[in-house]
Amino acid sequence: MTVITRFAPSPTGFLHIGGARTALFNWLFARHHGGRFLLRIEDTDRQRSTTEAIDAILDGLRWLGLEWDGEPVFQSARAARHAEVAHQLLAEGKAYYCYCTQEELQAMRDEARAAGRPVRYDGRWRDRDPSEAPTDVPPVVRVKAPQVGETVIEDLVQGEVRIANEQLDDMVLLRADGTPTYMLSVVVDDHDMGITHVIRGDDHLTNAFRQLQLYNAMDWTAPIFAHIPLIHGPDGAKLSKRHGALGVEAYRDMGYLPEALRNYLLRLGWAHGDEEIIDTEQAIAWFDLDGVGRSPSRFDFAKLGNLNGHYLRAADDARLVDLVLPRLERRLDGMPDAAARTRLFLGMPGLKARAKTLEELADNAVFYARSRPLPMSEKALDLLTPEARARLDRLAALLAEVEDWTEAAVEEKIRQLVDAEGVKLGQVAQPLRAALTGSTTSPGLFEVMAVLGRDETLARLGDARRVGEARTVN
RNA sequence: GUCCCCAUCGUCUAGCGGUCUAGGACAUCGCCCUUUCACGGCGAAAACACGGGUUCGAGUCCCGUUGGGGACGCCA
Repeated sequence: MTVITRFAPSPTGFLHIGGARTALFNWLFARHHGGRFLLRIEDTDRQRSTTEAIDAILDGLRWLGLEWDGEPVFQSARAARHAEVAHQLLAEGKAYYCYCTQEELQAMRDEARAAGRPVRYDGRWRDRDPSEAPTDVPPVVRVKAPQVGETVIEDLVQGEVRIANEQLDDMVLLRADGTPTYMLSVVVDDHDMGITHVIRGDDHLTNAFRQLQLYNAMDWTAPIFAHIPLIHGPDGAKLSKRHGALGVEAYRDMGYLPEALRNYLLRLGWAHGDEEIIDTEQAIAWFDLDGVGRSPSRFDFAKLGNLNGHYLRAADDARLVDLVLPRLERRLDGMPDAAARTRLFLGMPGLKARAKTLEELADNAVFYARSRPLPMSEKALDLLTPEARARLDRLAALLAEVEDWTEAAVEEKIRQLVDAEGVKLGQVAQPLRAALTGSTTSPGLFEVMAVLGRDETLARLGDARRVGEARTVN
């Protein structure tokens, strides 16, 4: 049997982080078993569904690298088929028309709650004679659900879960306007699409019982269910926009790499022994539902940041230059020129070791892309004392002698100066760093100098002397 | 209110009756490395919610309590 999974978001917003994990698990499960991963847009609530949301979800999945097989299925396009199934059930006496008004239903619920009974539809039209039907109320179609016994689900994550049928009521299949409800649509679509495994959030667990009853009514084989626990916010409450329930594009904008987010999301609720760093290929090889836990987890930016740092360090330098360029453009007047791009590429090894996100990477990289004279931070300015500037002048004279400008060559000159003046390396290095980067922290200086090249290095040293003088005067 | 699910360090988790004086990772705190900041290395502190059972033996099985979460729509 070929495994067929699906991700079925409703396009009422962006692809949030919980949905992204559900998609990831479905994708991994399908890939692991050599099956297919389908996408279905549940847009039957046309008031709330928007094309922007659909695009956001598709873009989010693509960015995360979760490519689906075939064309996405739009649920709204299948309304006729859903209605057809409802009518078949009606014809077979497995469903019936219900003429309750909204007010009547509300009163029913209020009463049940007040009396401490389960809040359910009481089935008052289930066996009523059609001749009693009012003519001024458009009816809905309800399924005749079993009233005694129990419904049991063998869930691949939750295990065996059972519920007494009296807890379930006769759910609506077709609304008064003839459109299908979600419960009907999912079942018909999952069946028609040949879905073998339904992997989704455990907020759907109770829905699964009702859906199973529908499968039974239609005499269809139900898919295997796997309800994965939800992701909570740092405070343990349901994930809200305030703490992490952002769209995946927000994570992209914050500077996280898709492979890092995949790894992080994978480890949220799933484990393979003590493994932490799991690339996608390895994830496909290892992923299965028996590794999924049953308790909800909390979203932790610190751990995501750590993982992102790891993947940043492992990333290709040219790719990182491409990713960081638009972020630099926002920090500068315009797009960095060719010379700056070359520096970024050459300086990337030192840069990427010091960043947890692309945003940080961009912050740390601006000094390579800026045109002279560099703006100086307060702390950097503090380092450019008259004494330090004098020393930088002597250093500049030494450096000017260097013919073959390499890391080793500039290091030799600096050490030579340090020895000659009997100072610590730091006493030269920190003012030098301030002069070359405008900051007090940066990648290793010899590397920075090699990347900047001889002319730029000497020019920046000259700039720093002037800036320092101007400041001393004030 | 009714039903369902969950419960190991602050967080993510390993653990599938004895090898657990409970392991790893992130975060935290020391030390080392060091031209700054990171990275890296070494080390420390930190958990089986509680109460009953079952068993020779329970973090692991059962029941209850407490605490979280979810579902109860002509939303999806």
